[in-house]
Amino acid sequence: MSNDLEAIVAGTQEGKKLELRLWLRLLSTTRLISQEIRQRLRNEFNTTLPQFDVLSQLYRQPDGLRLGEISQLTMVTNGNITALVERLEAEGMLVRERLGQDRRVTVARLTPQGREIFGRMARAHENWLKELLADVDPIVLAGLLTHVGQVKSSTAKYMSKSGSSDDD
Amino acid sequence: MSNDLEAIVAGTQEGKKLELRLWLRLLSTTRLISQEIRQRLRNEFNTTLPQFDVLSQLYRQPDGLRLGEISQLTMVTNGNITALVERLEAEGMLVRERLGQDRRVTVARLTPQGREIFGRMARAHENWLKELLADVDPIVLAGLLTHVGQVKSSTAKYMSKSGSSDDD
DNA sequence: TATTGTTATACTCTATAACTATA
DNA sequence: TATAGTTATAGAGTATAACAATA
Repeated sequence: MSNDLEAIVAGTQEGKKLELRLWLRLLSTTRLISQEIRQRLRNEFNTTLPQFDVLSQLYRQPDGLRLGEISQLTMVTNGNITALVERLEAEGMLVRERLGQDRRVTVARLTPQGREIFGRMARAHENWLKELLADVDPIVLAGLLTHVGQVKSSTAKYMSKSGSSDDD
Repeated sequence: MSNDLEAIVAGTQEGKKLELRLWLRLLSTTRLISQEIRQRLRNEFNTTLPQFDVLSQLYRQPDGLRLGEISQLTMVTNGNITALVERLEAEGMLVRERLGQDRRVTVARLTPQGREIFGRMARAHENWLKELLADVDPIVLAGLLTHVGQVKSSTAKYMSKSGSSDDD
C-alpha cells in the first residue's frame, strides 16, 4: 500500500473521515454525470430521469409490471407512481390494464411505440455513457463495478424503507 | 486478473457495455444512500439535500460567498439559488448583504445561529455515513475514493455546462 | 453591452395522508 | 382487516426566459 493510501485509510487527511469523503465524492461525481444525462434526456427526448427509470424497468418486462412493483424498483412512492405513469400514458408510451383475477391490480406495459422510442433512448443513453467515461481506464471501471456493488449491498440493511432497485 | 474480471472488461456479460453497467450501479447505489440521507435530514433537521449543499459551502467560507459562486459550486441555476437562499434566510440560517464596491454583487454568509445548527447537521451527517458504510472494507473505501475521483475528473471535460462542485 | 441577481412561469418531483375498491 | 392503487395537498426542485440595476 502506498503512503498516500495509508494516510487515507488512517483518516488523517484533513481530519475528515474516510466514509464522509467517499460519500461526498460519490455524490458530486454522480450528480455531475446525472446533470448531463438529465439535460440530454430532456433536450433530445423530452423526458426525465425518473421517467427513464420507469421505462427501463418496463422495457425488460414485456408482460408489464404491477404499479406496486414499479414503485419498489424505482424507489418512488405509490401515490407518485400514479402521476408518473399517467404522464407516460398520456404520451402513449405505455398502457395501464386490469387483467388478472385480482381486480385491485393494475399492470402497466409499454406500447409498441413506447418500446420503439425507449429503445432509441436506451441506445443513446448507452452511447452517452461510453462517451463520458471514455477516458477512464477499463480496469478501473471493472474494479469500480465490483466495489460499488459491495457498497450497495453493504448499506442495504441500514435503510429505513427498503427499495431494491436492481438497476444493474 | 480473474476470469470474471476479464469477462467484465471484455464487456461480454449480458452483452451490456461496461460503462453503462457501472453508471447504473453508481446511480442506484448513490440513490439508495441519498434517499436515506435525505429522509434523515428532513426528519431530524427539516431540511433538504440542496439546502444542506448550500450550507456546507457557506460553512467553509466564513466571509460568505457571492450568489453566483454558490450557483456554480452547487450546480443550481442563478434564478433558483435566489429562492433557495431566500428560504434559508427566512429560517435565519444566513443573511444576504451588498457590501462591496460592485453594487450588483450579493454575498450570503451564515449567521452564528446558522453556523451552530449546520455544525450539528454536519456531525450527524458524518455519523450517518460512518454507520451506513460501516461494513465496507476500509481498503475498498480508499480505493473507491481514488477511482471515483478519477472518474469525476475524466468526465468533467465532456460536460456542456461546467459546474465545479468541489465537494471533496 | 455585459454582468449580477431577481422575478415570473410552468412543470416535475417528493412526502404524507386520506380515500376507494377490492380481497 | 389488509392490500392495490388513487386522489389530494403542500412544498421543494428544476428549466427557461425576461427583467432591473449596475458596471
